[in-house]
Amino acid sequence: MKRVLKCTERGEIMLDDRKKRVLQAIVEEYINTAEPVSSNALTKSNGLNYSSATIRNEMADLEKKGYLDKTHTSSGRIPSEKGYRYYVDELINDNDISVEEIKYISSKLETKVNEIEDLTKLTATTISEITHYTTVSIGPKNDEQLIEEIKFVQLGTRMIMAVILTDNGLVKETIIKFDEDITAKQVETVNYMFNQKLKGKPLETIKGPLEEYLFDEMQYSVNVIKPIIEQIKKVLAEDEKIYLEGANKSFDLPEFNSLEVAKNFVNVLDTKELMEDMLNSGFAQDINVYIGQENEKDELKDFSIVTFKHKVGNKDLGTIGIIGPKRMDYSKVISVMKYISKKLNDTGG
Amino acid sequence: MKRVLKCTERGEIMLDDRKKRVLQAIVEEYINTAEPVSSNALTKSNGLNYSSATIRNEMADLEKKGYLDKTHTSSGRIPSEKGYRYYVDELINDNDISVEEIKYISSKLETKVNEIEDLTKLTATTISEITHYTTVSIGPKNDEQLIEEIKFVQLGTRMIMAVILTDNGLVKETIIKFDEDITAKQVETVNYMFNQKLKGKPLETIKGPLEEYLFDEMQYSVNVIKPIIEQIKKVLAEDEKIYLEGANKSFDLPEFNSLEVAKNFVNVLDTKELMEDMLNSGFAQDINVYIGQENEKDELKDFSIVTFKHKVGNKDLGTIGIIGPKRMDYSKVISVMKYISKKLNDTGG
DNA sequence: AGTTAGCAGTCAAATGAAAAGAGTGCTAAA
DNA sequence: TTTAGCACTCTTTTCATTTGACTGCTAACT
Repeated sequence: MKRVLKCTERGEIMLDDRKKRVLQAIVEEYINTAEPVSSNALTKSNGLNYSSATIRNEMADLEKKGYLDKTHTSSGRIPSEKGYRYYVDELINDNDISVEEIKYISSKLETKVNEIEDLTKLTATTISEITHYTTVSIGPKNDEQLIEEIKFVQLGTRMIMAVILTDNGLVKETIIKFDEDITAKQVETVNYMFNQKLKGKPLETIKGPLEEYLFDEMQYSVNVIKPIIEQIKKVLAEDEKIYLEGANKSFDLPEFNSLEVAKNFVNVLDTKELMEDMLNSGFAQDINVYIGQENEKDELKDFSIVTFKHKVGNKDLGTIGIIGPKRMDYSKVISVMKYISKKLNDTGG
Repeated sequence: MKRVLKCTERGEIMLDDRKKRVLQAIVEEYINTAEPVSSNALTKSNGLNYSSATIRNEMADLEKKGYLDKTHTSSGRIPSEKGYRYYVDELINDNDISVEEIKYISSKLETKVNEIEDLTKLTATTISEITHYTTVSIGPKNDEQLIEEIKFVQLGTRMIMAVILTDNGLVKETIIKFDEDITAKQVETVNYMFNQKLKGKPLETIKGPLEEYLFDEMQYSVNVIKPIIEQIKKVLAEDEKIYLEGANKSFDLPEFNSLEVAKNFVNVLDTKELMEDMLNSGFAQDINVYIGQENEKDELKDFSIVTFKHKVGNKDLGTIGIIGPKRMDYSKVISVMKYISKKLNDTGG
């Protein structure tokens, strides 16, 4: 994944204070209205007590420096991607969250859930409800987890269920069907065998050549072991389930009046591969922001994505991504994520 | 759900043979091109060797009878909903399936799956791939099923997993967490107890007042039984998962160039309630067609929906729905569904 | 030096008139 | 019963014009 550098890391010339205020005002105004911002519109706003001509000069400067764009010669300004990046890195208010929102988040997070994935889903739903953006979420990456226990349960005469429990509480189960009857004795042997060999090992061990671990037993009862290994491998290799929340919300945004954008959006959400890439990017921080062309995939060039590694302590509980227009309310999104992250770690999940 | 009557059941005046051919040609041409069909366009087509003027007269008649519409005074004709209905009931070719398609379906259905829901999902995917429409699918309704076995498996010290197996092979599992340690003895007791009381009962028994069945034991160890009952009830009461396939395919159709339609479509797919209604309608036949306003919900008035009760023998395996424009290729859709249905029942699933 | 008023210049979006094109309905003849 | 022919209707496209919102620049002001 492309490493996104902070402005300061890129050695940008610092903007003076008034320029910062102008840039911030333009970004925020544009986030609110989705219309190019004119010099006149800014004269009234937050503490910018200058005439439109002065603002115009500042805007011309900011444009020359690459922070602003024009849609045509005589239009107002819109933030460039560099402008958004500067805003996110330097000007953002990461405590942009109201008392009502805090209450709402608290009440949602009090819901009792029994499985990790449900917690991630619940968090994603909450974020979507508060920010009104579309969220996607995925469970924890299973490669890093350790196998705590494997249980085999006989169901009927020709079916067993394998349940794998990992150290961070993930439970994975799958069903294995056989062509002949299975005895309780066989299930017990299998149970013993797998736990003996695999307990404490990382989950990805199973993806590798298990024969090393189970060679002797393979010989012993190949027609029982083989289907089990195959099925477990298959389940672990399977794509993670991706949960989507609030896809329709995006369609109320003005940028989705462009059919091309709308189509692109549906396409992205419908392409698992893209979603996975999106969620698996950004290992550096817990919250990562990708603006427009900062996204690796061309299909995402019109969107901004904020990913949020959902963890309690050091336990990875999954990743949540927000996808929206570049004109996303970064302050709100990041504030909500930070608050939830803090909340989860305070209460211990 | 609204009962959709066949034309003949409604006592329609029969159309003479040439009118049928004209109507069929118009419907099929419109399904292909999405453009209003002119009298001229039909003169060349399948066996209609009449001048455009003759066709025009027939078209005027069909319009007067309500089978055709015009978009404006001097436009070609498009089928009305009544026209589509007549086509579906009387003119359809339900063997509109090529050798390649048969091969493709066969190869897909040979994939080994271990769970019912996976088979339904696989079938839905296959249908979507062949017809290029969006499909939604849902697992079997669980109320009618009988409990074959309930297993409780201890995971760690404070967690057990309950696995419910039903007579038609559905497996439902859920995790229960406790605030105190659980002993193997307790799990065994619970196992015995639940099976004793619930084996052979319909699954919906669990949704009712279980206390009747388990009263004595409730007293015996309320802090073990209660969370179990609560969690199992919760899982069974949960909405069924709905799987969506090929949402992006619809966006290539010309009717989705209208933002209103596109938005409506995303809205429908994003609203679980609507999807469930859609899939749970139509108990009369295995294949049900709802055209435009025949759909109960207003949101679906611009779409046609074909639902397909997926079963082997009498076992309900779930329902698959196709959602597309009213100008849907009904022949292809219904042919594919019929073929798959036959195939599944021949091979026994 | 920094700020502001004023005005010319630019471009998108809205408006409107005109022409082109596709199809129908009707009539009269075959 | 079928068909050729023509007038009529309505959409779509095109082009020119107007309107209005901004900016950039210059010159004056603090």
